[in-house]
Amino acid sequence: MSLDKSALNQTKLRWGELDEDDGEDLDFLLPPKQVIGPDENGIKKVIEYKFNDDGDKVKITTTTRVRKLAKARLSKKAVERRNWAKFGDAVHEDVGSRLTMVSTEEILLERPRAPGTKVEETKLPGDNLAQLGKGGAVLMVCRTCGKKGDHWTSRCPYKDLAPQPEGFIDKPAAADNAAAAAGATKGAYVPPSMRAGAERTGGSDMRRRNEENSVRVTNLSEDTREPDLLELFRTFGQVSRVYVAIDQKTGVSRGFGFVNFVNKEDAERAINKLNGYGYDNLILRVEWATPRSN
DNA sequence: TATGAGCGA
Repeated sequence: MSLDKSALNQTKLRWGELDEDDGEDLDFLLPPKQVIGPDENGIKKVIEYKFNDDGDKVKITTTTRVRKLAKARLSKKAVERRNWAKFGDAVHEDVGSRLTMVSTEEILLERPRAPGTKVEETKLPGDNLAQLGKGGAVLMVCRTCGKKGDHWTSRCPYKDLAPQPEGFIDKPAAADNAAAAAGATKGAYVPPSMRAGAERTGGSDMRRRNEENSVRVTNLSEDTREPDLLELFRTFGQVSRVYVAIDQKTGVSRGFGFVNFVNKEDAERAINKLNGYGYDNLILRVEWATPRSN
């Protein structure tokens, strides 16, 4: 929009209607802007001069109160989230004590070494250490449950019930209380089954919960990896292991894998929900796995 | 196409 300047000058100048960029900016005629404060009370004054709509020079004093400290400003939603009930390991935390926590959940992604790589085996002459184990099944003592000659520690059916690392930062205080109540000396080991909240089952009939509840997933796309499977299955319950079969030569997925659940019911729900589920343009097949032979 | 690697006291 362009104004007829001569007409404008005949009446009063209407500065406010002038375009900023047409070179008619007369602000340089005005005294500079002044800022006073903020003082110790957080009061800040800004004095500036402007032309008003009628072309008169006016002084504008703005008084504001500023925050003394730049305190984090929470959005309404963030405030709302702070009121949510804590869940998981965080239920033992005081309200508002910590906003985030590291998950203590441990999930095994089976990838001992990159597919296609070989272990360098350097055998020293006269090294007969391997022979020592021959015919000596007694050497095979599970470090978790103590059973001899049945399985190695890593295959222990009670592996999931193994002690948590001592002094763990997120260990609920309840465990310590239970130890004290049981008359144990301070710092003494409390078996998981004896800790507060552990379900009491008949001693000999502990619930097996490791290699069981194995679910086979077939018709996976080539680029589905273990983390993808974990993401897909963890919504049904605690997953203890995820495995995707990889061709050792080519390194590509063989299109099937396994997911182990801690709880059988969760595995069952996953099978019901995910069998026939479309994933990466393929229809998944999800069913119970037959135990691996070994 | 189709039921898993690896390590030992």
